[in-house]
Amino acid sequence: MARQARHDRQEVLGKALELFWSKGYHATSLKDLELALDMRPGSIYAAFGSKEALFSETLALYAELSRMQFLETLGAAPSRLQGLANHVRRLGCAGEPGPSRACMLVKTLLETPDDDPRLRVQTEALMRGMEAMFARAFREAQEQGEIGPEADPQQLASRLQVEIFGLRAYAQRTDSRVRVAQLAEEIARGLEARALA
Amino acid sequence: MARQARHDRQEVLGKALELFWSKGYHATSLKDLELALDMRPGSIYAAFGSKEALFSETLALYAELSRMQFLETLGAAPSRLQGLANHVRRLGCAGEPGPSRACMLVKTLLETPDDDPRLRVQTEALMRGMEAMFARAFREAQEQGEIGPEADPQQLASRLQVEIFGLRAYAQRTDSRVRVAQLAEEIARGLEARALA
DNA sequence: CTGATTCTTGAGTGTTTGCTCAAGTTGCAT
DNA sequence: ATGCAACTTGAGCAAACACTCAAGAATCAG
Repeated sequence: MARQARHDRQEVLGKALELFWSKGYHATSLKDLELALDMRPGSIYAAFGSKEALFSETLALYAELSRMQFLETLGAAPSRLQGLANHVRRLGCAGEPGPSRACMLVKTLLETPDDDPRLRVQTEALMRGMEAMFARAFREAQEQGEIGPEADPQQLASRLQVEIFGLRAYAQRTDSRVRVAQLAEEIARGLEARALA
Repeated sequence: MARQARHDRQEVLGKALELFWSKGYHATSLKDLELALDMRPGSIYAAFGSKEALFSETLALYAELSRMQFLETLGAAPSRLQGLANHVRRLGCAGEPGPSRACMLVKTLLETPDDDPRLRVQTEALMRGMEAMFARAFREAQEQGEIGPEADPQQLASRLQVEIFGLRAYAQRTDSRVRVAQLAEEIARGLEARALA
């Protein structure tokens, strides 16, 4: 046995997440990271290997936190459809400020070239994972008779992801604050309106 | 009089647009521009002043082209609501490949920090302009009795912009091609469904 | 042709980038 | 204490960055 690390890895990843989420991958320099993490380059590279690898871990953490937040909202709701609607409401609510209003996965997708093999593949995989969770919730709603048997859960999930991507990109505008909650409410009601009478 | 420029300015801006649109502002280097524009750094700076200024002109050109495309679609349609719906269908259609499937304004918005005074302000202004055009089309649809008098054209415009932002961000995924047209169709039908019987 | 004017060139500016590594520090087992 | 393994440090690397400018090339009027 020997000396243990000065920093808690999860804590460091949290700080990196805040930075990367707000500034994006390209615009975040190692100088920025050194300052935010209070670590010197050598430590950063010993712990994570490269800027891209650190970003990659950070992105995975983001997706995991998002997943947990969704499942929490879903579990607290009286029904699946209600849970999905409340998830949208929560995203539209400016209550939790966070480093950025936009989705980090979308930010990464849009600043990653089509032919970049690594970050792009990971980002899309995480998006598919999110969409699959939505699809599962819709399928369960269907099994419980909340929505009709003719509906396609996968299609509904894609549609919901489109609306969430759009809402959160729109929310990134500095002049959109007042409208975002209303838009989220509208989207949420659109979901609830799919319920059978 | 003296020597005239070797390059047509509009043509050069078109090439810069293609590059910036596909790679984004940060990820595009002057080396990339030199190659794409077939110009040496001196000429680029003599003609445009800075990388940011060139990007700014490019962004304005993008917005203008988008505006024209929208108005064209709107003019060709039998009604305002139909025109709006067809605009969405056109965005979902993979017919025109373009440098990127995502909206350049959204890409720029998401890679621009909140406190960047220049590009951010311009981007948001161009977005407001687009949204205002949507609002105008909805208002005219209302005046012509296509949609009920209780509807709020501005609200409908915001909602449409959210859906377009989302659709085009979703379309940036390499694995979304097949679903995008169907999603666009769904959004378009949602618009048409607002028509009074 | 000449001269004037404008445009183009590309080597070179200083700065910043992501990253390395030899040296130093720390905390544990013995 | 002592040795050692693990962690931290920060000066420094080559490459890339946005950008400049003196010099040359091109095109006009006369």
